[in-house]
Amino acid sequence: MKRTILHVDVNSAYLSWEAVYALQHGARVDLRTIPSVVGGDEKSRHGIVLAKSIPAKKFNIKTGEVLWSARMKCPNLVVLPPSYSLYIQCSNALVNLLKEYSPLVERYSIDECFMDLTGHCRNKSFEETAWEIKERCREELGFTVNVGISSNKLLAKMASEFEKPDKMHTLYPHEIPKKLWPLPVRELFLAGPRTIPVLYKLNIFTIGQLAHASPALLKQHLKSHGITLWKYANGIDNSPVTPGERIIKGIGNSTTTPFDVDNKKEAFLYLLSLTETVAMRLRDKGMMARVVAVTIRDTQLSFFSHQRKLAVPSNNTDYLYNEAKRLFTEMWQGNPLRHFGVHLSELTGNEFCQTSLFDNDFVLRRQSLDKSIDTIRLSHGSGAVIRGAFLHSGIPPLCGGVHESFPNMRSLL
DNA sequence: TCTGGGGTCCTAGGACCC
DNA sequence: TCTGGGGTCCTAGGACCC
Repeated sequence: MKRTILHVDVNSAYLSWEAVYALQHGARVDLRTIPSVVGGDEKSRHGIVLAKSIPAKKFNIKTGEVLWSARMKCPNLVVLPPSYSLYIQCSNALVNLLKEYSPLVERYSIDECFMDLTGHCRNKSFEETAWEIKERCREELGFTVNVGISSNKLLAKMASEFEKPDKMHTLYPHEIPKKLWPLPVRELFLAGPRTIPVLYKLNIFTIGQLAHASPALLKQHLKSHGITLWKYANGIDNSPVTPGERIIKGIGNSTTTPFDVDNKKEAFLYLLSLTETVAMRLRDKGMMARVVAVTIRDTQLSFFSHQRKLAVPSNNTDYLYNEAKRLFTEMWQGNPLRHFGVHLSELTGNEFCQTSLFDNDFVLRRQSLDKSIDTIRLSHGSGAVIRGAFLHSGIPPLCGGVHESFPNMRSLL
């Protein structure tokens, strides 16, 4: 059946939301009209550009760029720290507005939604509805969006990338040769920095050239990814719009340390700090994890990871932390480190832990300790209970973590 | 001057089994 | 002085997204 899919993308999301908030609180200047960025804290080595205004873009400032480099390009650059709870509120407001038009709204990321409008346009054309959504975002919510319209998610998403900001674009299948094929191939969804040089070597520079390339040749050079890209270049995508909470596959927390870590004691504190957060999130979801992974990054920025499947799934902080310590010790060669991560996967429900299989004193006591700590942190703030080891260590007792309702993201359609 | 943090999926190679 | 081959599980690392 022919579908009508919209992709709604907030223009310069974090920056727009900061601008709206500032204006609502008495600011005279609209941050969107001056060179400005949202960026992390440079002193703690988190200093990269997370979002930029359109005037900042004119200075060739790029998302992901380090802040000192952005400042070189534009000495008067205004830099704001991120405020994620504000972004979540703005994101929710957008989702709620979209749900007035169709129940089939999928939050793809904090600032992007897909919606299936098929059969949900009362007395209006799809374009009129899309236009109305765009206008209402600007007028009622205060920030602008781009809306892409087509018959599948891929094409709708490509359409919303066309001219910005505050624009609506269609990219129906019959418009592919004219609107999609002339674009540089690097603008295609999933054509990333590793794939592009491979395509260039095959003399593929536009999406049209990719669309007309041999799928067998692409598969030979890019494996299954080559076939996916060929389909996308031809506008082929049947993925459904999936509303509601996503089934989570794994959760992890990681952090870049403000200083290089060269000893086991500090490394263990970071692992504990990260495990505290990630285990708390796991318990909050009522889940257990079967696999623990530790990742580290050294000062040369090389990544290393080590993981192990547990004999029995767990959500106990101490148990998971002990495994993380073992994994770290087995992996670490002694080189100075600047980044740590703890990741849990193969998640299952925690119904099992109630059964007699785990019904021994030791396990039960540890579980009830976790539960008490979670309860206190919930009612008195996350800093209400911290481990003594962190005192005077200079290391935060709870590292990383996402807001309760931070939307999960996907990397595929 | 120096590169975040949250995810998902894919692939290759080794271990192991029959 | 011979060592097949298919299947599954596990791990490390890579690629991509916002």
